[in-house]
Parts: sequence; structure tokens; C-alpha cells
Amino acid sequence: MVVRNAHNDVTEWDGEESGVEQEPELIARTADELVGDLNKQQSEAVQYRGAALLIGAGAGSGKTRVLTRRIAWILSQFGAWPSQILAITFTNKAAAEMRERLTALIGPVAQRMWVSTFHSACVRILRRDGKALGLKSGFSIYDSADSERLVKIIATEFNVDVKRYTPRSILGRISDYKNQLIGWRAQLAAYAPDFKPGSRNYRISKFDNVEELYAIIYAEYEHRLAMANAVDFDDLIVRTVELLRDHPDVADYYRHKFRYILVDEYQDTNHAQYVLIRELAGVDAGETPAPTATAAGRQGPAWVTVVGDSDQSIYAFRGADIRNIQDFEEDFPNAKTILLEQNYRSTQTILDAANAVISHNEGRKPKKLWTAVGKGEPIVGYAADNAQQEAVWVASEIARLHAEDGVAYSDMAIMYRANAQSRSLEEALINAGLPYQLIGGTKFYERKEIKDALAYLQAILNPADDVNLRRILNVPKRGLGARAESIVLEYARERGTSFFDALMHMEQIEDMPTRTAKGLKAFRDLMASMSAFARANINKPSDIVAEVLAKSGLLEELQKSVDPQDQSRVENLSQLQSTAAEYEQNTPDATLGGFLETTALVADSDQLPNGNEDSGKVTMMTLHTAKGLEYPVVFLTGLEQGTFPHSRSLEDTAELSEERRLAYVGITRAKRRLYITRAAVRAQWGQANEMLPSQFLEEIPDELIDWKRRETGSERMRTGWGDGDEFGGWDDEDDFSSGPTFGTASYGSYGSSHGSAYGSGSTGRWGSAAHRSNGSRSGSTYGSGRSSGTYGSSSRYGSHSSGTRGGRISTRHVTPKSGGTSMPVSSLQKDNGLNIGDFSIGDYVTHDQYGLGKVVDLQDKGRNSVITIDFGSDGVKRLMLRVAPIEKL
DNA sequence: GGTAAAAGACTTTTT
DNA sequence: GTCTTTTACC
Repeated sequence: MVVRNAHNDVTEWDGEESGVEQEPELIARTADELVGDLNKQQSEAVQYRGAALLIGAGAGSGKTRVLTRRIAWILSQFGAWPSQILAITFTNKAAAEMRERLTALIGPVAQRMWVSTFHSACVRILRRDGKALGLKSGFSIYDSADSERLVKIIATEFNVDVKRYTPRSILGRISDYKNQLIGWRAQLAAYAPDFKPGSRNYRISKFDNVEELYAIIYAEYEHRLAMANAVDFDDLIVRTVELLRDHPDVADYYRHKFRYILVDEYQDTNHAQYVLIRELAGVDAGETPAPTATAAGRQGPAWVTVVGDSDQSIYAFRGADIRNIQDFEEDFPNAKTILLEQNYRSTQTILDAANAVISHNEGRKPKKLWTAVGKGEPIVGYAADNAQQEAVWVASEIARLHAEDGVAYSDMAIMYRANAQSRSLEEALINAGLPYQLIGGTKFYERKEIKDALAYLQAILNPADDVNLRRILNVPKRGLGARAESIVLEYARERGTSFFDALMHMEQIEDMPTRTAKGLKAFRDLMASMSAFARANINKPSDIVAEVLAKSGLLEELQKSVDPQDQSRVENLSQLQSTAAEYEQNTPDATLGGFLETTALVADSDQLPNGNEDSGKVTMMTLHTAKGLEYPVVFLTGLEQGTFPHSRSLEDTAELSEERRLAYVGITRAKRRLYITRAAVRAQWGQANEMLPSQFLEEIPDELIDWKRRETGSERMRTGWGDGDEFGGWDDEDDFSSGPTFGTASYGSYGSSHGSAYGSGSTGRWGSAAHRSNGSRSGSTYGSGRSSGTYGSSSRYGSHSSGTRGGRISTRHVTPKSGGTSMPVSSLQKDNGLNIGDFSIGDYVTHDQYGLGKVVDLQDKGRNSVITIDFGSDGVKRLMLRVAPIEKL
């Protein structure tokens, strides 16, 4: 193993040198390697010595870079062990990226570090120490659908009017309680002291106090979760906090283990997560550090570094509390704040727009992003008559950029507020023959067939899991309907045991129809046999998946079906099989439980190809999913009052502020070119609505925008712009109206008039979804029959290895199902997605072959940009950026 | 208990 | 316009 130090020049590190796995050694980096190429603030943040550091990192300010360098700094300069570091992100993708960059920086030891999401870190803790809370091994993690199911079961039992109090809204309230660390005992004591969780036949009689209703369902929900040996998403955090608070020995262990805690996207933490950090760090544990400490040492609270940008807080709806970051300096003693305001991503024009929009938010700390990149091109605006036309224009602009300017499809992204907006855009791209990938929508692991298969696995692993067991009782159909279920359930409730227990003792149930008894026995035997198989092969999850798919009849039922949608379901199941095989291959100590965990904690954004991969496709996603990403060209669509900002946020200042931050996030995703579009008429759930321009458009200084079409046809006629008599304006596309300021009637006041006009509108002309093939939006078999040739080589990239987890990427291409072996992505790459604008002279990079190098020259030739790198002993090389196997450090 | 047709709800954003 | 849930009938 090669160690780098101050006097070694760059040394070759040949990853293939040893067949035997060794204890990976830490690559020690010199101070100059870690901060030599950083700006003053970045460098200060990397080196800061102190117990609490807040890095206020504006969009594109090199946040991840600072974070990874700081970790390397702590290791090499503070003398910390890799095992003493806990780095937390929100998404798996961010965690994977950080780990990857750390590996490049400090070597393979990074693979073993705690670099993970809040949720998976907590799972890890709970798996190890959850026994103290009564969690048995193999506990289930309920996703929101499972939780909703459970709430619905409870609410129905309690005779709650689920039309009025939907399971979702009840669950939302429960989630709020949890995020605030308000326990069910407290709620029960306050609002329903007479209720005992688990007691039968309790009826909520009076509805004059909704708090009582919530308190009771909350308590019962928690009770059932405990019975089922299950936790929900929020519990992962909450129960870990509980563990640390109530079990000093456990808390002690982690407090002395993690001496440095780093949290990314701190503005998105909720109260529970905030407390978790405090507990883990031992801020309130009362230990005092050695007075002369220059590092976290062994005693006293761990050193906490948080990185965030309050202007990018967009998850308040999920409980994120912006005060966590705003109050950091008061919350953590002797906290230091360092602001990173230099942006390395976008042009000044784009930043000016972002700054202008965000400045309309009240009560924020002023912050101004700036860049050395230069002014760049103006923002391009377009006002369409309707959503379809907007989509067609976006598609044509993408085609033009690709053809005329050589912009790679993968360098362009279309963003929108809500998933529902993707439809018309998708259609336009299909019609234009443009390759795309859509992120989000119905997630892979939320599909029915996948959830069914996972329910079997979960029930095998954790028989007490009532929700999953009951889910599969009659899936596939085996003649065990509501009646059979209720017989078993009744017995279970009488005896206060689980559904599983009741099933095991079904012989004692009286008055059971023979047919039902037969069916139940068959089901029980099936589960028993699969369970035996699983026990015998517990570290071969892919074999267990295969067994379940075959024995359960899930696969058979779908294969027999004539419904074309079921065909794609079969494919999805086979993909699940591949994912399991992949997991098994990549995980040394693979278990069924471990596999289920990976399926439980995935997000849409995890589905995105990371950095250096060129998907060859335009990316479409919601603004929320886009956070943390960047693209040379960004289309921000649907800038209308009611669409964006969303209608539900128009009346509330706080919510409107969040929408504005979302706009800020969207704008700052763009590196070179930003497009903003809107539609005058947009159909939502079948109805065409007339939409006013988004107020955010008005907040962008007019001189920054080059309007290709400023007003729509109908607006011009109404406002008398041009000649009233003429039918001017109905012609679309190349209408380069360059009129003076246009803020007349239609741009006047937004507030109250929104949504009042219901245009009979001209929608529909652009064709309805006639050719959407099978109604399934799953995409895997999406219109495979039509003209696949048009889509170039993108099929080769279809669903590559890293793309089998979570979320959906739909493309027009059928994923080639060749056994599930993953192809090495690198060999397929034609374009690594790197951008010349991201490099500056003096940057360090690693090359797959030559190792570490320093950038000495850059030639911006668009797609053919050349980067010149000094690799020390290997000489100075000129490389074509787009194909160079390099990574920026 | 299973199937098909009809009604109804739904859209923010997600770990 | 789509997806889920309810209802009517076999």
C-alpha cells in the first residue's frame, strides 16, 4: 500500500496489486494538497479547530469539496482515526458521492467509514443496540405506504370517519409529533388519559376534540408497530434519540466513538435530527474537554461541523426546521461561522437572478453569491399558450442546442415543481425523438408487485410483522379474502397476539369453514417452507428472492396474465432479483435483512447516474430532486402562479418563502444557460386553467432575461398589445416579441385574482395522450414497438448497474434483461460529463492511470475542451476532457 | 370470494 | 386524466 506524504512525489497506486484484502491504510495528505487550491474561506473552513463550526455554503460554493477536505484534514492534521468520524448526508447519493471523493483523497479506508444518511446511520445503530428498546433483530422498516395502511386499519377499527380524517392526514400529524420528539405518552396524558393502547373495543365517541383522536391513534399506532417489531421512517431517528437518552451505556459508547461529526444540508434537519446530533456529540453530557485541546481528543463533546445554506431549505413540509441552522451559533457553545460565497458553478447572470429572487424573502441573513466566471449568456424566457406548447418549445430548443451548439443531451435538464407536470414534457420529447430519463414518480420499490415480493421477504424475516403478513395473505389469490383474514385477526386480538401467532394456532379457532382452514393451512405451510429455506440460506438473499418468487406464485400469476402491464411487472420482479444478486455480490456479509434495508431507504435522487457517467439523455425531475445537482443547461418550466409557486402556498408567507427558496435552488442548478418558461393555460386533473405568470418571474431583473416570447396570444389580445383588430399572436414559436416593458394588466396584481379565470382555453389541440402506450407510467416497456432507432445509442445505457436501486428512470427503452450481471460502466462511456468550467488552473485531479496531477492549462472548446495536466514523474499530458478518466479533487 | 365496471379522489415537494 | 376504492353481480 502506498502512502503519500510531504516528501514523496506522487506515487503510483495500482489498485490491482494485491489479491488478498489488507487492512486499508490511510493516505496522509499534505496541508498543501488539502488546501493549496482552495480560496481563503474554504481553506479556513477546512482547517478550523474548534468544537462547533457552521459552514454557510451558498449554492455551488464547493461545499462537498470543503467537507471532504476537512475530513481528510482532521485525519491527517488532527491525528484522528477514520473510525472516529461520522459524516451524515440526507440522500444515499450524496453519501456515495462523498465516500467516493474521500476514497480518492485518503484511500480505500474511506470505504469503511461511517459516511451515510441520517436514516441508514440510525438503522445501523438500532441494529446493533435496538435490543435495549425492545427491537428484535430483523425488525421491519415501514415506508409511508405501510404506515398508512396501519393507520387506516386502526382508524377503521376505531370507527373514525376516514373520509374526514384520512389516514394520510393522521399519519402526517403523527409524523409531526415524532419530528418534534413529542411522545405518544405525553399526547395521551394530555388528551385521552383513559385510553390504553392495545385495548379492544374502544370507540372514540365524541369528536369535539380532534387532539384526542390523534392522540389515541398515535398511541395505538405505536403500540402496533411495537407488536409488529417494526419502525417507520421517523422512528429511525426518534427511536435512536430515545436509545441515546435512556441508555447511558449506549450513549457513552457512541459519544466516545464519534469524535468528529459532520452534517451536510444542515438546513434540512428537523428537530429530532438536531437532537440526535446533539446527543451523539454529547453536547449536553457535561463532559469538559481538556483545556488545552487542539483536537476533539477523548473527552468532552465531539467536534461538530455542519454545512448548509438556509436559502436552500426546501423541506419544511417534512418537518425541516430552518431555525436549526439559524440558531446554530446560540445552540453550540463557541460556534464559529464561515461563509462561502464564491460560486464556482454558474455565470454571473444566473447568480444575479438567483440573488434577486431570494432577496425577496424576509428575515434572512443577507448573502450574495458571486463568481469569477463572468456574465455569460442572458437567461432565455418563453411564454407559451399552454403546457403542450411549452413542452414542444422546450423540446425544440433542446434539439437545437444539441444540433447547433453540440450540447450533450446529458448536459441538459428539465425541472418542474410537481411530478404531474412531466407528462406533456415527456410527450414532446418523445415526439421530437429526444432521449430522456425521468427521475421520480412511482418509485421502483413502491410498485405493487415489488412491495408484494418484499412483503414476503419481510414476513419471513419478521413473522410478527402484521402489516406485511396480512398484505400477502391473499396475494396471489388463494381464496383467503376478508372473511378468512378477519377470523384469524379476531382470534389474534382476543389473545393479544400477532397475526402470525394466531395463524400458528389456527387449529384452536372454532367454527372455521373447512375451505378457509384448508387455505390457511396451505398458506402457513408455504410460509414455513420458505422460512426454512431462508434460514438455511440467510446470507444468500438472491437465492431467497428466487425461492419466494417461484414458490409464492407471484411470478406465475403475472406470467400467466394477458394484461400487457403484467409483462412489465414480471420484468420488474426480475429486476428485483438482479438487485438482490448485485447486493449479494457487493456486500461481504450479505444477509436478507441487509438487503431489505437497502430497499427501504432509497430515494429518487439515488437513481441518478453519478458525476462521470454520461447517460446520453436529457434529465427530467422535480426541483426537490434537483437539489445538489448541476447542469450546463437548465429548463425551469411552469413558472406560473399556482404551479410555481404552488397554489397551496400562495396564501402563507412562510410557505411562499419556501417556494422562493425552491426557485433559488432551481436557478442555481444552471451552470451556463438558464431557460425559464411558463404556460398561459395549464390543464390540471382534466380541467384547463388559465394561469398568470409566476411572481418569481417579476422578481428577476428584466435586463437579465431575453424573452423569446413574452406574452401569449390571448394575453396580448386582452391587453391590447399590438393591434387589437389583428389576429396577431396566435402564431406561436418564432415570435420574437421585443416590446418594451409589458407589465400591464396581466402582470399587475397577482395576489387575489389568481385562479379566478377558468379559460375554456385552447388545450386539447396539442393532442391528448393518445399514444401513451399501456397506461402504465412505469416506462420499462414503454412503447417498445415504436421506432426505437430514433433514440440513438441510449439503449446501451439503459438501466446500468448502479441504476437498479430505487426510484424510476423511465426511458423509451426496454432494459435488456441479460441475467442481471452488471456491466462496467466505464467501458461504455463516451463522455464523462466533466465540464471545463469546473476546472481552474491549479486544481488537483486524479487520473485512473497517472494518479494525482495538477491542472496547468485549460482550453475551452466546448465539447472538445482540452485540459493539460502535470502528472509529476509521468510528465505533462494534454487530455480531451470529455474522455479523460480523471476526477477533480 | 372473485371479477368487472363505476365512482371517487387526487397532486406538491420525500428520507 | 389517472389511480385507487367501492359496488354490483357472478
